[in-house]
Amino acid sequence: PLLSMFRSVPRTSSLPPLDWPLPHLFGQYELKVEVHPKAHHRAHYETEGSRGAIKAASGGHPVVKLMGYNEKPVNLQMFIGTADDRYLRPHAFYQVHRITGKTVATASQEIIISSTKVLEIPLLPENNMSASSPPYLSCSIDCAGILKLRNSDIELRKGETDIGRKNTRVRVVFRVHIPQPNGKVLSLQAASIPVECCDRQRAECIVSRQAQPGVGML
DNA sequence: CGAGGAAAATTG
DNA sequence: CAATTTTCCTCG
Repeated sequence: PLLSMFRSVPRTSSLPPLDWPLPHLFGQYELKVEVHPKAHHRAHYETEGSRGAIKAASGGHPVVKLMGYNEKPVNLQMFIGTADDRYLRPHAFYQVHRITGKTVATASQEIIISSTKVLEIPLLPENNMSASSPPYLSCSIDCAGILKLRNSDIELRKGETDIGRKNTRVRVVFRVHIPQPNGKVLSLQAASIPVECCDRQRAECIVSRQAQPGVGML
């Protein structure tokens, strides 16, 4: 019954735009974020080096899971999206950044889709070959960092309506494109919990701050 | 190398 | 002038 909610997605050649609202569940397939990233992740600036991969609250790395599928390899896409009100779109102020090769157990490649950096990670069945009854593929995302772009830089861009100020929340968005036997491609999308990238430290921690000592000194 | 904290600069 | 952002420096 619920399946018919979504019309058939995709064509074979072109994938849906990044700002398309896609279902996370379609028929037997379900894409879900098994382990969510930390609610706070400090992004690094271009002027800084890499600050490392996104981590999960548990100390490990975020994990995505594709349920109901165990057939051929599929590409998992990942990008940084907005966390605010409206529906998901690529974030103008944050981009994914591939982490310097270290203990990255995940093969990945960066691609650019309409000025948004997207990480493509192959999901191989062999990776988690649990040929058991419940078929699924899961992948630990240990190769993705977040790059913060200067607000001023982005706001200079024409056509960009969003302002960077006070807009520091992002979501990690995952997509899979499952090739169907009928020649169609099924696209699923799942987003993580919102991640605060800026230090609200000053604002949130000083809630208990007392009244101002005095005004007008200086 | 990566993370955290803090200082300095900029913008509203 | 204060709020935020961005850069730097220090520490693990």
